[in-house]
Amino acid sequence: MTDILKEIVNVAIEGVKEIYQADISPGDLLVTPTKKEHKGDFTLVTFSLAKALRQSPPQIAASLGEYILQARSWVNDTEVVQGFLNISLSSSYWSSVLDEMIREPDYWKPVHAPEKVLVEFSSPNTNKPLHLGHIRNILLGWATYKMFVAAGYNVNRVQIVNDRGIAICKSMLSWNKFGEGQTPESAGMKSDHFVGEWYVRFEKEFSKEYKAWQQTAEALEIFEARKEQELTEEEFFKNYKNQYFNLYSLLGAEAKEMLLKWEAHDPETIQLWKKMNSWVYTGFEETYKKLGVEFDKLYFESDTYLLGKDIIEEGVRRNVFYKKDDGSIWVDLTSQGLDHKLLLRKDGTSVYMTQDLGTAQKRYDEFGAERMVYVVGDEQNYHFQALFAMIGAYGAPYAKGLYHLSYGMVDLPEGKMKSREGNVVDADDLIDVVLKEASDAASEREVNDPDIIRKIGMAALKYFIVKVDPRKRMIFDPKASVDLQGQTGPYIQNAYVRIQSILRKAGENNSGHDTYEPIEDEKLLLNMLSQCRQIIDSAVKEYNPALIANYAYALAKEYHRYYHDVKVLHAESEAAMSFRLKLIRVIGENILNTMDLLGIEMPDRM
RNA sequence: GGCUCCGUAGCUCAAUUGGAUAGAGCAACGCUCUUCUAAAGCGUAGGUUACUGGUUCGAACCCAGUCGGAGUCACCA
Repeated sequence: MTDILKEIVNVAIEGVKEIYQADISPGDLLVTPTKKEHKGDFTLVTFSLAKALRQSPPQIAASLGEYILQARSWVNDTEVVQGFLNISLSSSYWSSVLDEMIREPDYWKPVHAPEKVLVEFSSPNTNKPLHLGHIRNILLGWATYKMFVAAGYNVNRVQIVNDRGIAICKSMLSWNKFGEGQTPESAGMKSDHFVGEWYVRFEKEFSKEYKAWQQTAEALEIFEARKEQELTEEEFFKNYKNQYFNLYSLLGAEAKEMLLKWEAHDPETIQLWKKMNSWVYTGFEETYKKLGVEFDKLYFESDTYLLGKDIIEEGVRRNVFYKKDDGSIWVDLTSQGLDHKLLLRKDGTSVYMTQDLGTAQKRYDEFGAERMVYVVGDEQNYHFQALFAMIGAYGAPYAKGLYHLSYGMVDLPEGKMKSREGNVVDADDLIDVVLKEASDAASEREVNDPDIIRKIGMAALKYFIVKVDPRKRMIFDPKASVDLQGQTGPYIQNAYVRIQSILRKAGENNSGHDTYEPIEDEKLLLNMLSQCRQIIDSAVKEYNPALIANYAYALAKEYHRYYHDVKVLHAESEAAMSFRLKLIRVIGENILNTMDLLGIEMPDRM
């Protein structure tokens, strides 16, 4: 497929040489799609040439326009508006674009070397079910995977499951103490929610214990001794919670003891841990299935948390890392504007950095990935900066291919999600709500195929999240997310459905080889389609699926308008009908393909 | 407080990376179904792009400052 933007740049360079005897490089020129209010398909911006050519932008535009019109048969017309040269391409050019798209079904895919890429996403803790934040993470990870595959990369999906540590011990302890042998089955609950309940129960019991403690003489003594700042008693104890957990709490002591037992491989503890985690995994699996995602490999923190120590030893030997007098090991990242970072505690135990270092190496060994993408929230920006800097300092061969796909938190209209305040939006609940909404709307239209309803509901939810630039913090309004009208997933699905409906009625209608002169709307649609490859390329390069979401919407919107204005099956001529059938088929496939990159499915009717 | 990021219509988001008169959707108000599916289309209204200055042919975007918000600054993840 010819790259028309490049062609325009080429002919412009040629023209400059011819008219001004001057050499310019492609970088000096900007070609963009023409704004809707002006006539033309592409616009050449000439301001940047004025200085070098010693002429005013409008003059340059005028003479270049004349040259281009002469030099290329596919240019139909040019028009100068200030320093902008608007170029209209010929009808036959646009017809040939359509033919090419049919001949080359991959016209929309950017082409990259088949580099190996690893995408890590989801990566939940195993003490409670997935929530809204995970959904954003998962959708971003999935879309990244899909678009990298489309661009020709060889991609593997992984997650690291945080299956050990104090959090899961809290759930375990709580179930042990209060659970009375209940199981998800006996409680009639989805199994990850069941485990989450025990975590919540722990926090409740702990709060009770903490409140009671605050009345004791011991607590008041501590408060009096430490209130150097002007904190109220309430504020003080709010801040003191963690220290209380570690120093005084009975429940805290029990949870920590359980963690120690776990680390000592105590059989009973391990058995309990396995049981509760298996409940969680069964539940996660269900949720992933509903979201339509899967993974190639799971890493478990319980397997990897001891990794990285040999790398650190090696680093110390090579003077990349250093040992303090107390035996702890550090890295100095001040040369890169960062801090000193701890890598190994003085007692020789790992911190997260240690583990991440080891895991990266392990993945490189196992997959040989030249690029590793970590989909992780932006509260960990600093951590990843440090991690990558460290791996760079260490000189690992995969250092330059590391990327943190950082995304903003998801807020609710009433503010931040806080598990403490119990306003966390649960993933399964959310899915149920959108499906219910889709079902209600569908029944009004006498649609009751559950598979169609599922596709519509999930499209609404997914599109609502994935259309936002990942880097930006976003507000998730549950009411707006179930909307089926306007800039939504179902709106785009509807464009697709309308196309399928026409194609079904048309049957095998491939006659009409007469030449047909496409109208403006059709040129515009073809222009949009031909930009698809560029858009996806940008999405890949910027790790930004929202670009694809916005593209698909713009295309669907344009199509809806076209659908309203132009008849396909009752076209004015055979040639027109044949052309339009081809056009809408390509549009439908394009919508299907681009939305698939976002994990959004298309129904055939709705 | 140090560092990082953000601030665009009442609300949720765009803006082809410095280009034309800053665009969509929602909400509001009108209009269009005997039509290839109205989950649609058309129109009206809504803006000093937080503020001030600077850079230049040209700034929401770059620079400086101010104000407001978020994140982070753990031997947490």
